[in-house]
Amino acid sequence: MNATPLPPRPASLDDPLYYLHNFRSALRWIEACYVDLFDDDERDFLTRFDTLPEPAQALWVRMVMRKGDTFRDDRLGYAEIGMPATAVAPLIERGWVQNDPPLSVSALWLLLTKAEIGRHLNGLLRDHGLTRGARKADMLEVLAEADLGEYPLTVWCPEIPFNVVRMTRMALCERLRLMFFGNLHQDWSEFVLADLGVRRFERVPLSPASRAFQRREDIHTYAHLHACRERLEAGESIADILHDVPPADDNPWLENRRGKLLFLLARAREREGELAAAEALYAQSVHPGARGRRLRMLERQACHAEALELANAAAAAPESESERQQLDRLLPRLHRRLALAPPSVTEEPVPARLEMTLPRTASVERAVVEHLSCESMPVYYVENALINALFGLLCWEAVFAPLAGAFFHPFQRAPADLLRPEFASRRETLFARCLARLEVPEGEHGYRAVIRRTYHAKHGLESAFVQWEALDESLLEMALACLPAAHLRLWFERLLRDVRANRAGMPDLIQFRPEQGDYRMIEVKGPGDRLQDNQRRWLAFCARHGMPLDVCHVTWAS
DNA sequence: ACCACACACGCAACC
DNA sequence: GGCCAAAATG
DNA sequence: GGTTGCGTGTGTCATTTTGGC
Ligand SMILES: [Mn+2]
Ligand SMILES: [Mn+2]
Repeated sequence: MNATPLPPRPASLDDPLYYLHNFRSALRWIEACYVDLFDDDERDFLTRFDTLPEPAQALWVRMVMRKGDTFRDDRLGYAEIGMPATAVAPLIERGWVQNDPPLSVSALWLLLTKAEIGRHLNGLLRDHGLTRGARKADMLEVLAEADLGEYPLTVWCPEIPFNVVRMTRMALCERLRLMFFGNLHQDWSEFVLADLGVRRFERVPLSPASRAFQRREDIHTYAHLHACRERLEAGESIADILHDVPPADDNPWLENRRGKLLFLLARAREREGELAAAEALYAQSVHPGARGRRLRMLERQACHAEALELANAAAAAPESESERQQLDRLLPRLHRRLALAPPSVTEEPVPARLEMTLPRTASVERAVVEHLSCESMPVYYVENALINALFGLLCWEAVFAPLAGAFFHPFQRAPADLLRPEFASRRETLFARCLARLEVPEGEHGYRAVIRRTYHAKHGLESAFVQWEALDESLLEMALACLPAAHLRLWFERLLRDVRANRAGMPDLIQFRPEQGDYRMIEVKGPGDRLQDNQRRWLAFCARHGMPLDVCHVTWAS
C-alpha cells in the first residue's frame, strides 16, 4: 500500500498534457479514498490505466471530457497526442474502446454532417421519400420512425473516409466522477477553471477519511436516482420511471434526493392532470413543499374535509415558515368551502409604503437607486448579497471548518451539509465563537476588524455566502459603520436557523446615513410586481425587531 | 451543493 | 455569406 | 379592485470553432 497522496491540485497549463495530469491525480485521490469500496471493474481500471502508453491515456481523457461516448477519429486530432489511430489502438485491445461500433440512425446523425449524409446516404434518404434539401432534424424524425436497427459505420456507408470509435467504460467513468465530487453536476473541467483563476477555492484540509460516500450501495443509489431524473427529463412515461424508483433509504441525504425525484414525478403527473396520482406521489416525498402540494391536490379534487384534516395536522407542526404562510391562505378557503367559521390566521404587519413615479428604465431597482441615492445617503442595490456576505465573512472559519464528511474535494464553495437541518447544530460552538465577536465593536478582535481582515484575506475565494462582485469596499465600510451589531446578530441567527429558507428574500436596496449612523432597507416593486412569500417573511421579521424597511411602489411616468 | 435557485413578470381564476 | 446555437477549448 | 395560484424568462469563464439554416 502506497502513502496517501496529496489532495489533487490543478496541473500547470504550460504542460500540454495538463488535463491528463489532472485526471491522474484525481484517480490517485479516488483510490486513496475508496479502496475498500471498489468493485473488481473499478479496481481493474484504476490499476491498469497507468500502464497504458501516454498517448492512449491522453486520448481517453480527451474523450471523457467531450460530449457523448462515440467519436470519429478524424475529429480526435490533438497535437500533443499524435495520430489518433495509433493512440487508440491499446484502448481497443483492452476492450475499453470499441472500434466501428453499431450505430443507430440517431447516433449516425450526430456523427455525420448534413453534407456527408447527402453524399453517402442518398439511397437511404430516397428509400424513405426524403430529399437532400430536407432539414437534418426532420430527416432523422422520419428515419427514427422506421426502426432501422444498428449497424457499424462501415455498413451504413462503406465509402466514408474515417473511422468511428466508442468508449465502453462510460458508466464506470461517471461513477468515478461521482465518487470524487460527491455529485454529478461538477466535472473535470473544474481543474482547468481553478487553474485559470476563473474560480478560486478555499483550501480546506482534506483527508481520505472525509469522503462523499461511506457505503458502496449509496454510490449506486445516487447514480440510480440520477438516472431516473434523466429519464424524466427525456420525457419517458412516469409509470415506467416509477417502476424503477428505489424504496425509502436510511441515508437521510439520499432519502432527500429520492424525495426530490418523487416531487418532480408528482409535479409531472400534476401537469398531466392526474391529480390523484400526483397526490399519492407527493405523499411519499420528504421534499420540502411536498405536503403543501399534496394539500393543493386534495383541494383541487374537492376533497375538502380530507384536506382540512391534513392541513390542521400540518398547522400543528409546520415544516417551515413557508408552509405556515401557505396554510394561512389555504385554511380560510377550506373553511369557507366547508361552511365553517373562519380560522384564526397569523396577522401580517403592514409595511411602510413609499410611492414614486419615475421615467421608464430597464431596471426599476436601478431607477430607484438613481432617484434616492446621494453623496450623504448612498443607496446600494444588494438584495441578499450584503447580509449573506457579512455573515460569510464573520463566520468564514465556521463555514469552512473541516468537519467529517463536509469537504472532500478542492472545488467546494460550501460544506456538503450546508442545506441540511443539522448544519448549524454540528458547528454550534464554532458559530457561537464567531457571533460572540459582535459583542466587541472595536479592536482587532472586534467584528469589524474580523470582517475587514477576512474580506482582504479571502477576497475572490468562492463561498456560498459571499458574492464578491456585489461587495466593494465602500459598501462594506458603509455597512460596518451604519448597521448595528444587534441587527447583524439577529439576521445571522435567523440565517442559521434555516439556511435554505432564509438566505433569500432580503430587500433590493439599502440606504446608509453615515452622518446619523443608521440605515433603511427598501424593497422595490414595479407595476404588476408583488411581495413574494420569503420577502413577506423578511418584512415580518424586520417589523418584529424594529428594523427599518420600506416597500417602494414605482409607477412609470408616461 | 445536485438543470438550479432567486428574482420579476404576466395570465387566469376567484371573491 | 450572415446569423445563431452548441460544442470545444484553456 | 383586490387577491391568489401557477407558469414563464433570465442567468451561470470568455473565447473560438463548428454546423445548420
Ligand atoms: Mn429584487
Ligand atoms: Mn423588488
